[in-house]
Amino acid sequence: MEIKKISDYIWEIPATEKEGMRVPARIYATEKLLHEMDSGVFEQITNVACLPGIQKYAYCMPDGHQGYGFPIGGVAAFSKEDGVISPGGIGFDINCGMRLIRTDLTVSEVLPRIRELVDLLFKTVPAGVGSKGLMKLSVEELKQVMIRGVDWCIESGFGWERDRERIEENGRISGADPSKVSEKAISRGISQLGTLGSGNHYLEVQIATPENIFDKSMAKALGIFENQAVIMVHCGSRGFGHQVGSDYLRIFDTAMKKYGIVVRDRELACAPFNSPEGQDYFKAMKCAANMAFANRQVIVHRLREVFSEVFRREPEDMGMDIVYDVAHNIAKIETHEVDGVEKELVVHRKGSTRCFGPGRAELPEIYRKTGQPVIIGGSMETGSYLLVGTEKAMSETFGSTMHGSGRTMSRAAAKKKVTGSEIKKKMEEEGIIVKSTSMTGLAEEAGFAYKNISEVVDTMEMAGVSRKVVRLKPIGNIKG
DNA sequence: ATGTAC
Repeated sequence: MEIKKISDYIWEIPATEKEGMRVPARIYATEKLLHEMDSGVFEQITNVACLPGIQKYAYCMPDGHQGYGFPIGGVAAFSKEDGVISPGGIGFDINCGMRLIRTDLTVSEVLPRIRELVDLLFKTVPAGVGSKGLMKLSVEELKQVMIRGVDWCIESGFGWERDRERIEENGRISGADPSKVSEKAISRGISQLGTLGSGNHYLEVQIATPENIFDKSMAKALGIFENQAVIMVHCGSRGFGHQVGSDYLRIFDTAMKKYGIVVRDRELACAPFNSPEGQDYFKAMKCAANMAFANRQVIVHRLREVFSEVFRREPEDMGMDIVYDVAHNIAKIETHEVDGVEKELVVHRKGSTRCFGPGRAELPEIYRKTGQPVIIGGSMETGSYLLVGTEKAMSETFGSTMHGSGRTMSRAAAKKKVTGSEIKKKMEEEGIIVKSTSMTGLAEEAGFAYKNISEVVDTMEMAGVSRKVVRLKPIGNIKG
């Protein structure tokens, strides 16, 4: 496939490269990262470029790797009038996302208690495949979670009023309709609120060491200081969102025949955004997105309780505010400029993060000047990043950047190279206390199975799309 | 990612 170099960090596959491409594909990567990408990424991103109503470019971020239909690390915006919505462009784990909590605690206060913290967090936050929460919700309550997300949590005692504005969409996307969610999804979701899940989902205690703060004044504006302890939560909508995705993939299979949509890969199943099927999926997707925001909210409430127990102080007195909460797998209606005209678009981000620049109306007052905080999860061994969005992101990538490191190795390949207990031992030697429900899961998530997070983050920094604020080093990890 | 298959 012909790949044109646009700059040191942007590569383009022309629309002439494949029959049916409506727009070119653009890949953000260094030459090294580009060469490391699997060929499936190029096949998939050019398939996405063929979908009806796609605008400007089909994008792949530097953490891109092959996924279901669309690459993970993909961004695609479709016309609201004559474009489509596709579950493959959002991901099975709807609103899988990342939340960062700050504290007033320093490394010297937290380090002596880290084993105690990790043990208690592990006991308090259910993790692993099929994990069930400690809450008993009625169907009516789960429907309230679907409609009202974090608002339901705060009213039910799981959080603070001021948490709301520090979450994308205030933790509640309007237009969610539980009547569009199957009984099966409800029965799977009913016991899953407040649970971490498995795979790459985790809860991590991290440190902002002085050498890792890249922009001191920006860090201060986001509530970050030298040698501070912070907590990162990575999880999504569990089996609930997964079921919503599966249900609508089947519905879209027949809907495509009805609307005469032909796709290059069955995994690209989609429906016109304005069709009844497309609208139903969007309403169900919002239910799962609100459930995921609520899931992270309940987990954060629990971890505030754990910190309170260990440090014998109220969470408010330890400054345990949310820095921000971002969605990594979602579609949203957003206004962006296309060919000099403001248009409402259906922006699909799958393994990609919104990174709006300063001034956007969607940002809360506290971040209107800084730009949107962006939380990037690395592998459990190598650390994570807090970034901010830029003006350039708005004109270049529909206000989007990467979401994490991206895998370089399959789970099966990682398990062949190392055992879970070897990884656990190695991490302890590196100063990271880890506790997991699954030893094979630990092996699958080994740092070497992922791209170098700094290289990925630097790519988007050099491209001018997102700016580094701080790198966060893990000291304790709870993994599903 | 996922009651790792209907």
